[in-house]
Amino acid sequence: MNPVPPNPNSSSPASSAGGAAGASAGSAPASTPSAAGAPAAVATGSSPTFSPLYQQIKALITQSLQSGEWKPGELIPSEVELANRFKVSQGTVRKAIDELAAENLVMRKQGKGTFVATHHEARAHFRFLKLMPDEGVPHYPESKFIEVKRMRAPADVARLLDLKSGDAVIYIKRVQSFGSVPTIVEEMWLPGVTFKGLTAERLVEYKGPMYGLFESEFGTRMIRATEKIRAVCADDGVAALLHIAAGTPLLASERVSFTYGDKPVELRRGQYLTERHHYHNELN
Amino acid sequence: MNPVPPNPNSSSPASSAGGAAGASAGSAPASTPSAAGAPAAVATGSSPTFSPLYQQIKALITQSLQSGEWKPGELIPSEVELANRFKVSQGTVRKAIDELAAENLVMRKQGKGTFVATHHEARAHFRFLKLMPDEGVPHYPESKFIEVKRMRAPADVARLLDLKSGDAVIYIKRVQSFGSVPTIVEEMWLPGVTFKGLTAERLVEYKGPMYGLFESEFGTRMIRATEKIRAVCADDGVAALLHIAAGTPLLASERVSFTYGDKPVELRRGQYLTERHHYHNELN
DNA sequence: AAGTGGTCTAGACCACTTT
DNA sequence: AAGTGGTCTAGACCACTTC
Repeated sequence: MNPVPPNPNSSSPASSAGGAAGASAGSAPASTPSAAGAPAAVATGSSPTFSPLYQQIKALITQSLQSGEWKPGELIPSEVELANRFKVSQGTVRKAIDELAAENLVMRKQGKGTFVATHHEARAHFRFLKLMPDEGVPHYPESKFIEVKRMRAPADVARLLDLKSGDAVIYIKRVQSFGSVPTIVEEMWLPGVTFKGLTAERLVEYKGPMYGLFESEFGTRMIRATEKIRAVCADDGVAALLHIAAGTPLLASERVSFTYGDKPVELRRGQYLTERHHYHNELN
Repeated sequence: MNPVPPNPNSSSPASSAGGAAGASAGSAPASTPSAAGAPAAVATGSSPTFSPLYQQIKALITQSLQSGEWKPGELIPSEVELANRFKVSQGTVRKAIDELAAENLVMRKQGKGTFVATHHEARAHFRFLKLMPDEGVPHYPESKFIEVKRMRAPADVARLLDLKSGDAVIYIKRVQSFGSVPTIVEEMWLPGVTFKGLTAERLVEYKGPMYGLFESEFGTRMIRATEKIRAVCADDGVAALLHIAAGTPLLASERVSFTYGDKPVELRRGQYLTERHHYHNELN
C-alpha cells in the first residue's frame, strides 16, 4: 500500500531511493514504488539530491524541535511511536536520533526516554565555557553588567550576524568574576528582532548562564558556535575593569553562536585574564 | 572485556552477556549461558564490568591497529570478514568500526573498504594545527630547527609525559613560518625510549608534518591531544626568533598528545603570533 | 508488568569501486 | 560480475526506570 497521504505534521517520507522493500518471505510483497516520485526533495535545487530515509527522519525531528513542538527539557515521543508515525522501522528512527544525540540536540536516558537538550543543566554549563581554573574544580563565574542598550549594528557586527548594517541589535557588556577575582570582560551583540524585550533588569535578576535565559524567555537555543582566539594587550578600559595593569596580555575570543538552521544569533567578544585560568581544548 | 580468551590474532568473543541468542525460528536454540562465571574481569576491580559485544570487538580491532597488524594507510579486513573471524554479525562489527571512524582511528570509503588512518594525508594535516590565517586559505608552515638534543626530563615534563624525573627525553626547538613570516616558536619533549634514533638530520630532511615522521619511522601515531591556552608576553629570546618587539602578546599553548592506550608521547609548548592568524575552534 | 532505550542478529537491497 | 561500505527492515532479548 504505501499509503500515508502527505499530511502536515508527521508527514510521510514516502518511498526512499535506498534499500528497504520487503523482507525475506514476510507478508505483502511490498507495493512497488508506485508513481509520485520526488520524496520530499529539497536542497541544492538542481539535482534532486536524494537523501537516506534516516536523514529525512532526522530533518523532521529537527523541525519539531525548532518549532517548539517539544520544548527543552521535555520528553520526545519514544522510538517506537516515532517509527509508527513516520511509517519506518525503529532502527531507522534510532539512527536519526543517534545523530541528534551526537550533535547534542537531544539526550538519551536508558529506561526513561529521549529528552530535548537544555541549557538548564550542570552538564551544559561548561559546553561553551572553556576557561578552566589552573587548579581546583571549575565554577561558574558571577556576572556584573556594565552596560545594556539598544543600538544599530555596525558593519562588522552585521556581517557576522547575517544582518544589514544599521539593523537593531542589543548590546551587552559585562564583567565576570571567579570568587571575587574579575577575570572576563565580555561584549555581546544580539539581533534585536530575536531578543525583543530583553532588558537590563531581566539580565540582572536572572541566575545562571545567559543561554538558559535565551532558551526559556526567547525560545532560542544555541546549538553550536565558532570561535577565533588571539592574544592582545589590555587597554586602559579593560585594565580598569579587571583591576590589572594596562598592557597585561589577555586572551581575546570572538565567538559566533548559531541556532537551528545555522542561523547566527549571537556575537560575543571576550577578553580573558589567563593568570590563574586557561582555555582548555580537546583535539580529537 | 568478557570472555574472549586473550589470544592474539582473531579470537572468538563467544557468548556475550547482552542480547543476541537465536533469531525467530532459526537453527540451534543457542547454547545457554553455561557456567564459567567470572569473565576475565578487569577495570574497576570490584564489579565484573561487562561490556557490550561491539565494544569488545572494537577493543580487538584497536589492538590490531596498535600492534601494527594493519599499518597506517592500509586496508583492514572487510566487515564481512571480520564478522566471520570474530563470530559475530556484520552489524556488530559495523557498530564497532563506526566508533573507530568517529574517533579518527580508521577511515571508511564506500566501495573500497576501511583504511587505517594516517597523518600522511591532506585531511589530517590540519587536525592538530588550529592556527588559521585571518584571510586566505590555510597553508602548512615551513620549519626551521633551532635545537635538537637529548636531555633528562625536568619534573614538570616528566609528570606530563608519565615518566620519572631524569628519564631520557628528546628536546626539539623550532620556528615555523608562513610565507617567510616567522609565526610560531615551539619546544617539544619526547620520551627517549619511544623515539630512539631521532636525530636533527632526520628532522631536517623530512618534509611535511612531524606527526607523519613519528608515524612512519617510529610506529607511533598521535590519536588525540589536550591543550591549555593562555596569553603571554614575548620575552627577549622569543621576540628575537619571531622578529618582533619584546612584550608583544602571544598565544601560548601547552599540548600533550596521546597514542593508543592513552599513553602520552609528546609535550609541546608553542607560542603563536596572532597578528595575522588566529586559533580556530568549533564548539559543538 | 509495562515502557524505553541499548544490543544483537539475519537478510535484503542500494551506491560505489574495481576487475 | 564481484566486493565493499551504506541503508533499511523485522524481530529478539537485555538493562533500566516507573507504576
